[in-house]
Amino acid sequence: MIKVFNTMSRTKEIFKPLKKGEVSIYCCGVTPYNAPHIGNARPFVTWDVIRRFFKKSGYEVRYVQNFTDVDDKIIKAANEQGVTWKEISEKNIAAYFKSMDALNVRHADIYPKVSETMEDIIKMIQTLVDKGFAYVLDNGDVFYSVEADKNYGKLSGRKLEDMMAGARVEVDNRKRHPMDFALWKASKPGEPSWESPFGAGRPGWHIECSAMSLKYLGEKFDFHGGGSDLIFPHHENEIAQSQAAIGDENSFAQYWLHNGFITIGNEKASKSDKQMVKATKGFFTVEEILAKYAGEVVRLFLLQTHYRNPLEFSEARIIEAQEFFGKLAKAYWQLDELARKVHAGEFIKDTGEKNFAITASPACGLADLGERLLSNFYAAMSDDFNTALAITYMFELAKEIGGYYGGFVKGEILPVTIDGDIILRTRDIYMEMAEIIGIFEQPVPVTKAEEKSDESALVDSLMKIILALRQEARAAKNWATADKIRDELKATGIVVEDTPQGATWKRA
RNA sequence: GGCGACAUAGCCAAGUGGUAAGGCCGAGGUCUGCAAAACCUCUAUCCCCAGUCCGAUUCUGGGUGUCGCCUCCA
Repeated sequence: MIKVFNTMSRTKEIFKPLKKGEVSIYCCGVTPYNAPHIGNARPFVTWDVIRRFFKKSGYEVRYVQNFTDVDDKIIKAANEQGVTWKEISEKNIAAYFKSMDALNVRHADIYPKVSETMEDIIKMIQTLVDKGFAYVLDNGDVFYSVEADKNYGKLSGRKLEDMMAGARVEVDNRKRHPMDFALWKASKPGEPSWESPFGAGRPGWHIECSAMSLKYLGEKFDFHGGGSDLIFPHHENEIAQSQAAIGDENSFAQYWLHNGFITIGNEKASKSDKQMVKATKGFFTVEEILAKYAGEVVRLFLLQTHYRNPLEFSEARIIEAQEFFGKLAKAYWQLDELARKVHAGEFIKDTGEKNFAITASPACGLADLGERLLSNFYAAMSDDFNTALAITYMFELAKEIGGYYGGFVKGEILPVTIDGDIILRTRDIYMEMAEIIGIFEQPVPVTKAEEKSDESALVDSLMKIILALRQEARAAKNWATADKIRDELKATGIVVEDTPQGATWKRA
């Protein structure tokens, strides 16, 4: 049973798919007028996890995410830079993919674009005009009439009269009602335009998502998502248009999920806020952050808070996430090493028969805990996709693995007592969690020196010589020399740690 | 002016009608030549007031505060 918080009802509801075993999702994508910033990334990472979870839970998932590639801001950027709107959108769509790929966001099944859905958009506007929900002005502008729609405002809980008083509503005398919004904008000089029954022009904001979701997911689909700033007016207007055009107030999305904002300095991260972009000093777009921190670390940072809560972004937080990630990575390597030994036949493999040694094996505890934590993990994810909680279960398993591995290395756990099947099962559980969270898909950073496969052979052999010399000094109790070597290596960014198994080193 | 969300330890963050997970930091300890790492232990009556209840941090009402939306915004 999966529960989700539906913005429409403002309560957690039990999810019932429209079609058994299938989930259809529409998530509002970006308007590619510049590179995505950290706030943009949140909904896509969130939905990526949701999709992974549904898939692991046995659902067939169909996920559609649009690009609003015809838009005022894109046209403005094109005119300013002296290039075409197409060049601007293509450049930023490429930037979007580059950033999202680094964050392990799997691609959507379909990425519709406004410029490629024009026929459907025009058809929908025509339907709205025909049904009396929209009106065409002399100049070719088409507006949606909110007064013609008795259900208008049901998602955001607003009444037309309430929004009037004190609101910053633009006054446009040509509109029948101030809240009416544009479905079609008549063409102006210097702007791209498409032919339509209302004259040359281009779509207004909102309509594209209605047309695209209808085209690719049908009249009814399960989820619609995006940032909570889209609740009004964007999603409200989408509902109005779609249900009016389809003629069924139960059509369109069944569940509305909205993620909270990323804040910086306790204010919503926004690229329209020049002050904020400036204050973050080149640490604002996903690309800028990725220059310094691994994508999987940024991803983990985003998922350590529940998606509906606000999330304060700062470098200190990213560093915390990085350390957390390091600990998870450590268990990954420990399991990897134990698994290799299992395959090399170093432990007991056959658990089929009653075996006293196996029953008494410390690995049995690991097995029970693993199954329990996996079950907890799924329970957390099933409760409105609580990644923050789920991740702590993965962390708990990582700690247990560390303890077990430590016992093995120290010789407290004898190889003959280790049940190889349990090791492999634990590894499967751990990786199953990782797969849903979406980490360990890129080269996992190693935490032990001897496993640093990416270090050059030269550095390795030099370090071997240096540490051997230092060991000689230590054997002679020449602490001054030993410490000097360690201190000077540290100054160059290499950390030496003495362990019972000898000295190890790693880059700081 | 309208609508909405949130308020949990120094910081971050889950959660429940029966006295609150986890992480970071800090303190103490084990280990160590020292250090690091690792491990162990310790650190909150859940914004305020009233109500419902045997019992509320969790429900209801009021208040205060913060943030967001009502213009573009993930």
